[in-house]
Amino acid sequence: MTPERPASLSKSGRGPSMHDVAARAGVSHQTVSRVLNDFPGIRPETRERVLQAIRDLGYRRNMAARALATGRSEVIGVIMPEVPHFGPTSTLYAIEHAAKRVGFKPLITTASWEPSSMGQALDFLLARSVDALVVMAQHPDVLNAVEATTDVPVLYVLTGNSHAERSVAVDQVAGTRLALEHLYDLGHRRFQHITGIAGLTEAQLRRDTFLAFLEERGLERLPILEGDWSADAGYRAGLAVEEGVTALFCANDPMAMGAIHALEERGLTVPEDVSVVGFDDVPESGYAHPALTTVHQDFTEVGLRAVTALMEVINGREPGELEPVEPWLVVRDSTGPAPA
Amino acid sequence: MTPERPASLSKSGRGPSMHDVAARAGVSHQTVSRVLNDFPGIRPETRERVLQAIRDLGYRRNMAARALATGRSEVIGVIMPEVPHFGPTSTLYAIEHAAKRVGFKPLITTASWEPSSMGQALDFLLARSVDALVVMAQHPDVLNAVEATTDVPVLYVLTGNSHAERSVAVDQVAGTRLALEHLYDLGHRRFQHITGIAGLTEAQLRRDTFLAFLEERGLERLPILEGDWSADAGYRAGLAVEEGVTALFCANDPMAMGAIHALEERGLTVPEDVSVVGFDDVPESGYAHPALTTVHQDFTEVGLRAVTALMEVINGREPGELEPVEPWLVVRDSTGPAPA
DNA sequence: CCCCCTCATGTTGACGATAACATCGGGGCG
DNA sequence: CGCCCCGATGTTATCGTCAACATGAGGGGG
Repeated sequence: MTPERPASLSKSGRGPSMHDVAARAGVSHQTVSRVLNDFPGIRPETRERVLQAIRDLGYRRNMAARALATGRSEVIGVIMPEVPHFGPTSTLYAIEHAAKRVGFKPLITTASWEPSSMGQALDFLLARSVDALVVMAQHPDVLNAVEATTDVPVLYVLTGNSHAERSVAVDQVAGTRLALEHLYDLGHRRFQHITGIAGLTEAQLRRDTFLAFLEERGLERLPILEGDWSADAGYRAGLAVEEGVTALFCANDPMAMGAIHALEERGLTVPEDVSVVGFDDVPESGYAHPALTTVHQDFTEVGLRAVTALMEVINGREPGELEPVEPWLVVRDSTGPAPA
Repeated sequence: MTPERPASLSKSGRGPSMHDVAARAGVSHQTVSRVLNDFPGIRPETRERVLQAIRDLGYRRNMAARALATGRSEVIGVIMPEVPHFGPTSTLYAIEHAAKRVGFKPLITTASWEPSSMGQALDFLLARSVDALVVMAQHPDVLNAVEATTDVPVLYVLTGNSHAERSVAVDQVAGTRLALEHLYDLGHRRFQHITGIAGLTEAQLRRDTFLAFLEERGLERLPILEGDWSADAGYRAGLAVEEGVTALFCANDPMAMGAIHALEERGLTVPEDVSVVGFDDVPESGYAHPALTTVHQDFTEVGLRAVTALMEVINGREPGELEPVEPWLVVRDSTGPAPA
């Protein structure tokens, strides 16, 4: 029952091959291949003999050889940003889980959005004959860097919607509006915004939407506070929030936490003096002090849709329309009515 | 200069091969191989001609073929827990960065510690002929599941030290003692502990060390509060902290944040009434309320040592002694002198 | 009763690279 | 002047699998 350590193999070192299995089962290697690939028309008895030989020998398929013969590898290449932020990381896990269910695994590589870095990452993954590519396109330039290099199906993720043809993302505009409308409805009229890393698509979309919202409602446009996603930056920005501001929209939760820390150091209370909204709904945000009102992004859904769409393309079908994933607002204690 | 779309290749679909390059450069495919692999004794002029042909054709090596011929893939298999906690995730990024510098990429798969799950993950990775394996061994049973299945070098990570022969980890015992001694030195004598997920090595080590510490100092042993790493669980445990406890040691930062939230709801203040220490030093912990005293774990170093050691083994050298990575204590505002 | 067809299986040739061995001009040396 | 060796390159076999075609034993219909 337990795989015996194969005493002698056809060749040294490399573990048993189909030939070894075939010899042991008294069939041809092609029959072994057919059993392995679930071809119809194998006599049940033969199949059983082959499976037994496989078990006896502890045989494992050599996917390199298979990839060479078929041109497919059952691996999805994933290009990620180099810094472990919440969004990309969550999406990665989601992709892994979704891919696992269809027998694929992600091969990971990180890259900045510079063409040379992206180029290297692409070369590496394509050389491994990945069947598909997920590119976390934090920056619009990425799209140019990838385009037309290959005919492997490519899907962009985290583009914040509407940036590329083939892309899956949480609708950033909708999420930002949820946050801002919530604040507006509470009576707030003086807003400031702490941004994510300048230039990154999602940061840019949240910022643009923020400005558009001010415009639409005829609200005063105070200076934008530049952040970089980190709680540190949020803290520094929090120190720079203007007097009289009652509504602070932060581009992510860690910055919101940093900002709140700074505001309280300045003697302001949240939400009595200033209401703060974050973005992402990280697991801790419900236990921040005060519990954070924030925009929830369903990265699990993003990963799932990405993998589903790629499987469609791999199998030659046209993927359905790629809808943006809808975010929702989680109202907690960091927002309240505007002070009188 | 720019790679032209190859108009006609030797065969359809698959992109140019060494033969195509060789033909274009007017040499044999073996010479191309030698150029690609930096063999000595190629006339500079020939080398240049080959490189030019490669550029012209946009040639990319087929690693599947190379893996088949050489038995090596330049891929490291990584088995991770299924849930995206801070430690494993940080380590993954660290591994990716370290691996990239030596030309390797991680192939990721998640698994629980059940033998069947681990077995599947192993089969998958080994079938891809990974050159080495990093196993995040959150649970002691993992070690049995992996052992002796293969002769691929295996390194265990996050074992909390001393659990396996080949393992890299942050010294959990030392970290726990740093936290507890800090509290003790502040005058605290009534301790409670919120654990991580029961059974996981790191949670177990922190818990065991906590109990050992109480014993050594002759302190009263109050009930252990069972957690699961989540802020939620920390909150629930925080509600259950006994009256009169002044020192709360939490097995990670999110639980510490949850617990503080609960304590404050109960009208207790941190650190005046209760001092709280976390574990991990997640980037937000400096901006929690109050800023969290916590044990810093250097996962970057863990990843680096893991990859370095694996490269040694892959290249046939014996890796040096694997020292545990030393954690350090970051003292912030959530701890203070014991109340009188 | 023979032919043809089908099911179950075997045989041969890619796939794209590396490795081991073969070749082919020179140049140094006896 | 011929031999040997070496540096530069070409030729052939091999890795483990899949795909396409070949084979061969039965079974049904004319």
